Amino acid sequence: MLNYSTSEENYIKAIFHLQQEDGTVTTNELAAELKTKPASVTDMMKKLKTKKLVHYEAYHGFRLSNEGKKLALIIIRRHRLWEFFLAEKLKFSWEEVHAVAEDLEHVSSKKLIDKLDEFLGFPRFDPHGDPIPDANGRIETSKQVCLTELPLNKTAIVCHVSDQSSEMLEVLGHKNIMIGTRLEVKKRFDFDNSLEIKTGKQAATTISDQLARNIYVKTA
Amino acid sequence: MLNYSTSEENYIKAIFHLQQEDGTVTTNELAAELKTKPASVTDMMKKLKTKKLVHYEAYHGFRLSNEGKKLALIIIRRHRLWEFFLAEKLKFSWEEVHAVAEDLEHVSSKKLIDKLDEFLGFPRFDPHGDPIPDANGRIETSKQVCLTELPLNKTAIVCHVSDQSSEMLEVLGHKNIMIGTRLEVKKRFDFDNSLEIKTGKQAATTISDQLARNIYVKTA
DNA sequence: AAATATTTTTAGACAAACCTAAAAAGAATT
DNA sequence: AATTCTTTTTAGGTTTGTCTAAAAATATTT
Repeated sequence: MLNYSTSEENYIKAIFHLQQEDGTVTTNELAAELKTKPASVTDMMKKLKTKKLVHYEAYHGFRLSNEGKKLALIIIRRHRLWEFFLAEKLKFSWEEVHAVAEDLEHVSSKKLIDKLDEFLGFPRFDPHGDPIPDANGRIETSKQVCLTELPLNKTAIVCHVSDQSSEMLEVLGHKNIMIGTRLEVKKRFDFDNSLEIKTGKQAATTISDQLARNIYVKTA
Repeated sequence: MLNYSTSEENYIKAIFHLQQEDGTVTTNELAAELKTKPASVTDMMKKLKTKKLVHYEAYHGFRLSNEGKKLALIIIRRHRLWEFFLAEKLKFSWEEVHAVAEDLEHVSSKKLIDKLDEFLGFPRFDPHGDPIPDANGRIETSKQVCLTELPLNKTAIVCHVSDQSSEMLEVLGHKNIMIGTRLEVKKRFDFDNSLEIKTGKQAATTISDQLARNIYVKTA
């Protein structure tokens, strides 16, 4: 794997994110995303094409090649591992981690990132709930979200509880909810944001907003 | 404090190191240090002069201004804290830390570095024994060296023992050597690299090479 | 399908950081 | 003190990544 400039890496990352939704990405879209001008985007696309990181025909948009996708996943891996480090070890708040990780992600030592991963205990999600690609570039397809944000009737699996107090564990135990439990939100009551939950074949239970805020799930 | 480019930071750091010995630094010296050409150095010196980081008159060498020194200490702080992190937390070897820290040192968030410092327990020396400037830019004047490298008859203070085994502590206890002990090396025997040590008013003792390798001191 | 509007690309400039080759300044030698 | 040698600076050029303004291609509207 060759070495790429900070600028090239930022383009690759932005294309990756945009093409998740769009499939193919346009010059104006990318210019807006990167806060640069369309002319600059065209220049860069020509370069990334000669480096075989994107497929690109003039006037017809672009998308990442397989090489480009691999690179994008490496950069996203670096970014999310640093975010995890900042939040978990340095006690940065949730909102602060992104900006600093934007700089750290361009330090390109593979060994650094793999050792950092190990040091952190191979975390699977960053502090925003986004999945972290592994050393081979494999990434989980679903984002980890708070139970309060899970759409109705969408099956999901509990993967994290942020408050481990015995009081909390008591309620969870009573309701038969634990890491790995498969569940769906059947109803959301606007009055107090409480949720009606269905787990497996059991009868439905109601969960308070306060409890739901501490439960994180990923869609199956 | 403004923001400086990676290149500017590398020049500032190099001038700092060179002027430790020389007082004032010449164009050729700096070009050699940075593996660049003299003409490039002149270009950069003009720029750093307008930014008031160096004192510079054409044909008469240069040295850092107070602003420049402050910046140099910030960069050195970042570098050495990252080196410590890499060695201590990520288990990089001694020889590997420098190259990676060369990249990490240019990430300029002050908050990042101060939180990293705290996370690491405010270490005072990097893995090579060089002192780490504190958050205010204050730095110890002496380098930490292995007892095997201490010049004869130079008073030094024990500040670290790398092997904490009970066997090791037994010898040290018996010889009345502990953290903070003031000592001098009186003689070095070439045959087995053993050392004759004088501590305070006590009679001299002899220390094996094996023991000396685990004792680190700084000159008072 | 022709006219108009939008998007994208080209053409030409600029700043940062580097380079080579030539000129100028300073140091060393006779 | 004049000459030679070395160091440093200037002058002009390159690459990377950006920009503006104009031209070309595509899309949309009538």
